[in-house]
Amino acid sequence: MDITSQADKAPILRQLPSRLLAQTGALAGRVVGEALEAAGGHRHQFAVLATLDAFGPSSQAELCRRTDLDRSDMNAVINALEADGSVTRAVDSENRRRNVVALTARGRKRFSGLKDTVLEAQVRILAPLDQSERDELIRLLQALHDHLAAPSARLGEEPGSP
Amino acid sequence: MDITSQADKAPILRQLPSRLLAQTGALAGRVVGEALEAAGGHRHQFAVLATLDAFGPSSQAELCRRTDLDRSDMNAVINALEADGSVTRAVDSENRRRNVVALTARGRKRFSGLKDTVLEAQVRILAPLDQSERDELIRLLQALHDHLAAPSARLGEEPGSP
DNA sequence: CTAATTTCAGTTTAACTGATATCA
DNA sequence: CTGATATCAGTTTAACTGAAATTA
Repeated sequence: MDITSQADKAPILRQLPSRLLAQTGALAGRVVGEALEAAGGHRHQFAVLATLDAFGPSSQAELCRRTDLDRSDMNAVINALEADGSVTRAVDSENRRRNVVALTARGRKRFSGLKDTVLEAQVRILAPLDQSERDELIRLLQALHDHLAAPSARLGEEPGSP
Repeated sequence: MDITSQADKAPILRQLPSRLLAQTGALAGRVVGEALEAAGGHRHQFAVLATLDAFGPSSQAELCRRTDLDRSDMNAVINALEADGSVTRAVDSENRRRNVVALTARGRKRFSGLKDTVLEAQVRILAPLDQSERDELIRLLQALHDHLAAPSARLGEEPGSP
């Protein structure tokens, strides 16, 4: 009797949505994080590469908004991606406050490799669910995420009041 | 156009289960954390109080196993709960390595108040889902959590091999 | 001797803050 | 002047690690 089973948890904790979300999210994040680390990458890098791949060259501030990364961490991430040749960083000639960050051919290859790593990790994470359950989970999580990411949803506010 | 909407996210990120889980979990955890803080509590305290309420007096090590808290953090949590009179801590006369941690009447009241706080936060978190969706979400998250909490699930292992 | 438990002291990492410089 | 952007330096917090002391 070494491994802690779920029957050892207080029912209220075992059923509490916020706790299930937070703990399952942490576990899933760790699976992906370890897979990315084994591939020499990082989840922030992956988010930035995916965003550049989807939207093309972008300023750092735009990448912050599209990845939810902090401006300060974004700077460090771009430093690392620039150092390994995955992106270029150049002052935007149309608005000299901005840097234009763009994928290189090497960056595209890097994204492709990390994407395989990340998708393979999803398969392991989702192993206990069938396809319709996976689709439903994604749908429910998107609804919750959109709700919680909206600034008005996180306080005890009445909906409708501006 | 100030608020970042989900349409600004790269589709692969927006649909990635691990990322949805991790981000939604972090957001939900923050809602509960802020509600508990406003009530003068903490999510670790809540987990320990709930476990004592469900299982009765327990050693710290047993509480660690039942809450997934680290032994070191558990010690700090019990220090705080003992200091405010919510629990008693006494050496176990049957096994003097152990402390017996037990709820006081004050601790039971404290748990009841924090439970109201936490349940009220769940209502806000789950607002966009109807009851059957909430039930389904809990079911799917429990399945994933049990899977990911099992030591064998987190590597690329074949199932069945010991 | 090995193993479980509690405790303390410390590390590591992620998330975040504040200040500064530059430019629209 | 205000506001957006990038950068740097630093704080805070959570999660974790290692070692010691005690007892089974």
